[in-house]
Amino acid sequence: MADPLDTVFAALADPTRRAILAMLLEDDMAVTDVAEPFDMSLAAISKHLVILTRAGLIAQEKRGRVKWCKLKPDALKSASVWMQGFGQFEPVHLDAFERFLTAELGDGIEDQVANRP
Amino acid sequence: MADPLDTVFAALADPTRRAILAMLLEDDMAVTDVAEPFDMSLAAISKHLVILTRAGLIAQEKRGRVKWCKLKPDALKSASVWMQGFGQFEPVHLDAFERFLTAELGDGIEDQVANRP
DNA sequence: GGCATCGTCAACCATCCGGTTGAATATGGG
DNA sequence: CCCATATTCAACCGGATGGTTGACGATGCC
Repeated sequence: MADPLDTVFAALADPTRRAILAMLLEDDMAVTDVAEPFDMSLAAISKHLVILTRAGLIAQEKRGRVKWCKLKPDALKSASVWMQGFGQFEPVHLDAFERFLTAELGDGIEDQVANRP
Repeated sequence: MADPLDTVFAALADPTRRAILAMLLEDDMAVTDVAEPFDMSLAAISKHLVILTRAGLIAQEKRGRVKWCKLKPDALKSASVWMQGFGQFEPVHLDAFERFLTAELGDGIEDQVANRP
């Protein structure tokens, strides 16, 4: 499993791990707190966190006796860049493009993007 | 494995399957032709194609005795939408956006996208 | 020091995954 | 009709995955 895309996508393939990432989006958390909402042993969560760490999606830093987990969303970049190669074929992305352009560049551009003269 | 995100990300986690998707980006292909560049049995490729199909990433249509494989990049939408939740941390894909718009809409739009008056 | 808390390690288990091989099932061509 | 081609099916195998439990090492608090 050499390619980092392998580990990133594999890490994202598990719903528990995606839920953990979503939680960490809110705030950094200690391992015990991450585990709390799940109906699963602490050891299991600990393993999931190792997988997320190896994928580069989170970082763990031990401060005192508690280990803090922190999102590292940069790792998603390689994955999204790869997926982007297929994006040119999704007309659907146009919506996101429009929203992006609207947000980034202000009003007035949408009509041109939507090809509405 | 109920969540479609599970199957999509799991499908993307394998390098052989990603390579297949990249090949299909060029053109639709028959199963045998998909298998040709890989050092792997035809049956193995056939299984990979089943996984990609179940994930909704490709469609297979049998015409005559040959089964054609065709990319269905829409399935990537759910995945990219999910990832987009984390995307606020990625300084976005302006380059690809520009290329997309250039290709789709012809000349003249780039300056506006690049915010060059 | 002594104890509770935080987290991991180790062993184990069931299941899934990616691959193989060989037989089986279309379908098309001469 | 017979044969070659295209693809899948079925059984099997080794290794990874996701979970459990219980013991263990650190760390902080009284």
